[in-house]
Amino acid sequence: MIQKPRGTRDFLPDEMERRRAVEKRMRDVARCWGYREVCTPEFEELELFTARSGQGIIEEMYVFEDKGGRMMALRPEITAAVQRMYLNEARVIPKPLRWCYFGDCFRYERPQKGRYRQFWQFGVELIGADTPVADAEVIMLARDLLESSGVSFTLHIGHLDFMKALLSDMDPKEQRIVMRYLDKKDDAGLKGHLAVTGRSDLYTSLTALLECRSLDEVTEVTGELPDYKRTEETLGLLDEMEVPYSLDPGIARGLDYYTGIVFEAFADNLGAENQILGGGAYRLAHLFGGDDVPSSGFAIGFDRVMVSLGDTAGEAERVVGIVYTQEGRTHALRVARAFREAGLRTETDIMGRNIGAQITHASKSAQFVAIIGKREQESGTVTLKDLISGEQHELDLPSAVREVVTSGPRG
RNA sequence: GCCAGGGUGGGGUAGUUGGUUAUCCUAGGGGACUGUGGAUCCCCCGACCCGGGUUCGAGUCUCGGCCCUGGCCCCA
Repeated sequence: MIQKPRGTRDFLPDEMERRRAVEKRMRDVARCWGYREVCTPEFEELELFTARSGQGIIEEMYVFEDKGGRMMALRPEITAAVQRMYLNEARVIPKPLRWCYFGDCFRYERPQKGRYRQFWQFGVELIGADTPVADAEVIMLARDLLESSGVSFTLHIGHLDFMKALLSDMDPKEQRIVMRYLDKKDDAGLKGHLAVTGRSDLYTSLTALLECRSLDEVTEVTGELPDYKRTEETLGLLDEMEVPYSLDPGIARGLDYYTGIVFEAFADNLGAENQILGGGAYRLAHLFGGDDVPSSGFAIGFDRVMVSLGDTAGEAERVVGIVYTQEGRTHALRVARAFREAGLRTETDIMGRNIGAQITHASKSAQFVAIIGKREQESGTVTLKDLISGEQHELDLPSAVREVVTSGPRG
């Protein structure tokens, strides 16, 4: 039998409904912040992602040649595509642009809990704003989005300047290597690397930096920071708005296009794959041949959020089963239509079963059955049976619909 | 790519030192049953992940692969 590809998943209706419910809450939050949804292709020219996505992501991309000989890639993330879209379509729209997206991405990785080869990201991009309030807005939105989903998380905020201030006399490539060690909190690796490259003098200050939990502590280690006032203002705004976060100078981020403030969120109840959000301020457009535009944004690992939430059932949907005899069929179909027009999920028998078997079947998913036979057809009524209490009575159609609608969702 | 632990009907399981037709529950289908059968009774469907090896005989032992779970790595 053919199996699904490794690292992919099938979603049955129950799970799909849970996912859609969380997705909807996130969309609503983004909308309330003024972030409107966009959509970009699932595959792009390979070059879009090789420009600056970071070596790790390039190695795990799904790459293919199309029939015209073009090198293409399934998108491993969406930010680069949104920036391309901005340059192609939206340069003249008044800034700032507030966009959000929800889509699947592909990375060829070893699957494990919370890590799949096809996975979904909910993300936002704020394009064309370069202010402390913009940085704060994106982080506040990140907080609201995660809270709306119901996950329990902690938010860490850093700034690439913290590390760069100490590494300013290194070339950028070397900086990245050292920052990677710091990001991983690989103390032994860091020490070894600094020794090999003859920069052991930096070890004390770098490890001290990782211990810092406030901006003042950071500047004691790094000295003057170019963005100090701005960072202070951003963090001040977050404090005033009571956003819970911890300052973490050790954040370097895996993608190479970040330029300023960076942040990550971790689910409290996940194991190795517990990062559920990552983002920051970045500049990417110049790499694609456009005018540069300051931007910031983040992506939420939607599947990890769902893993973190677990199997907690959403609200049970109200379902009505229409149960009928042959003599009542026409009336039954009209009754079904009335329930559907009221927005209720309504299922009728299509198996030619008798009344009892129909009730048996309906009871597996429905809370109510409307029983329609010769008698109801002739009188134009509905016998409504509450499958939970077992009570039933005969009503006119509008009353029956009203009774189900006002019953509220239940088990 | 590396390490560890796993894989028995759709789901959950039993399977002794290798030994009949692989256990049980549940789900699914059919029938009895034509206005309450959410029931009951009967019947059916359906599995040892794949491929080598050892053996008279493999679900069981062994090797390789695939897949799952967790960890490394990387990242969302």
